[in-house]
Amino acid sequence: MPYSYEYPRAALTVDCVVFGLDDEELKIMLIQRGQPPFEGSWALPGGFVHLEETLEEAARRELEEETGLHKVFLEQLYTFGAVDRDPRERVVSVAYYALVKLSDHKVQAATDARDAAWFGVHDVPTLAFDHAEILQMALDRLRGKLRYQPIGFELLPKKFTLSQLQHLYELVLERELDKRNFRKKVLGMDLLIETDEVEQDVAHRAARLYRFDERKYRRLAKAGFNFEL
Amino acid sequence: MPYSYEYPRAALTVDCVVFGLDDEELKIMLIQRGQPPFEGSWALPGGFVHLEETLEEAARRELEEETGLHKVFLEQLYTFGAVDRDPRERVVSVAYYALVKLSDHKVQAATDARDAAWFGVHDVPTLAFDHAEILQMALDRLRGKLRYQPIGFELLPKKFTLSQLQHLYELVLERELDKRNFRKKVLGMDLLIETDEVEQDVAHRAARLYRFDERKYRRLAKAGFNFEL
DNA sequence: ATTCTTAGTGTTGATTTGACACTAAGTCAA
DNA sequence: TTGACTTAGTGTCAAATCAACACTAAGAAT
Repeated sequence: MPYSYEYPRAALTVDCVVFGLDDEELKIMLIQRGQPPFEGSWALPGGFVHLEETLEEAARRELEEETGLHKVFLEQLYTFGAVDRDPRERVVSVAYYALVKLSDHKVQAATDARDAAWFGVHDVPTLAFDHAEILQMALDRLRGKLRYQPIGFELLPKKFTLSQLQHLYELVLERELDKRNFRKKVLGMDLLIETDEVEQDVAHRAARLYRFDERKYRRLAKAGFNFEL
Repeated sequence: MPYSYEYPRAALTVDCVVFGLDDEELKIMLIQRGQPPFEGSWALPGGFVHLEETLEEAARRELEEETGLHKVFLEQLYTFGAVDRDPRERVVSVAYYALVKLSDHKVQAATDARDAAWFGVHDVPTLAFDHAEILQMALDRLRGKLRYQPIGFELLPKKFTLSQLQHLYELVLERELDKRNFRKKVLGMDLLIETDEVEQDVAHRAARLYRFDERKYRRLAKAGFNFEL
């Protein structure tokens, strides 16, 4: 036991709530634990923070290691420090939430990990530790954030239709939105670039594809703009 | 060195940004460091997390020990984990922000601590560690939160005038508000109880005193209400 | 050619917002 | 005791925003 300190120290971990958007549902990625405690239970991907990496770096590393995901949208959520949240010893966990374009990553999640899987947010099994609480908070945060920041694009492919975008908002916010009002508002923000492409292989009129103008968004966000939907 | 671990561990601390409302300014409490590193510098109150206390308990304990403040509004802000934020070793700090009724606590801060003092948020000295960054984030958060949650009452005495409340909003949001519109909106939320008292010892017409209806707020907040100002 | 499905598009009434100025009450000083 | 001073307290209107609402257009499938 080579690392000694004058006072006892909590272990420090990161946990990630990874959201992805299926055609039909908002999903989160879970991994099945291979060791005790909670062996066999599903849990959020995560692990110990190394001394030479920041918290966010730790979260990204664990995400890559355990789920193959990388270059995703990632933001700190909350830090969980209940004394007994881990039965072994004191563990404080900094939780992050991630938004991934499922369309890009579908393959990996399927091949990579026999112990990683996507679950619909309304169909999540019992989770290890206090991960249910973390998940709940992540959902609340995602909903809150979506209302006033154009964060939803992170869940869609680079090019998407307005209907997809609306569908995403409806899934996350759990209420129906009026198509015309939604389009009016979202186009009015002036952050979408109309491409000259339309969706392919659909059995009906094909919708126009749009891109999110991330540069413009960054500029305006820095200037303290508001993007309430 | 009695505490040994298989892998190296970061030290875990809490830091608190304590806001108080002077008649003229929004203030924060700082303490002057007595030891290196940054000896003599001003810093946010804070300290190490003990193993048998939650993060919030640690924050409250440190607050009480270092500044004499207790039973204040306290909420987690963000966790700071840059690798070099402390020159000695890896230290991860969970930051909280607190809102205190300066009117209640003025005495204590004056007597208690020769090394604790209030500074106007626009007149803060150079801070130790990354505390300037923490402060900035706390300010942003306070501003953001004030817009859609009736959190400002935590900075005022139990009974206050509408002008005081407006003044507080103006100080925090850093813009002037229209008196009539402000009163309309704030009374319209229906969270203020008109008392039968008026302010005392003022050299002009005395204003009515109001109380914040915390019970009602809690009920409505739980029901998912919105209190955008 | 007909049917089916989703894309795409404007108007209107209701509500909310923001700008704006005067009277009321009380203290103070001459 | 009166007049001056200071802050409390109050309503209207025009502009902007929001929410409700239904039809035509395009393309695929039969």
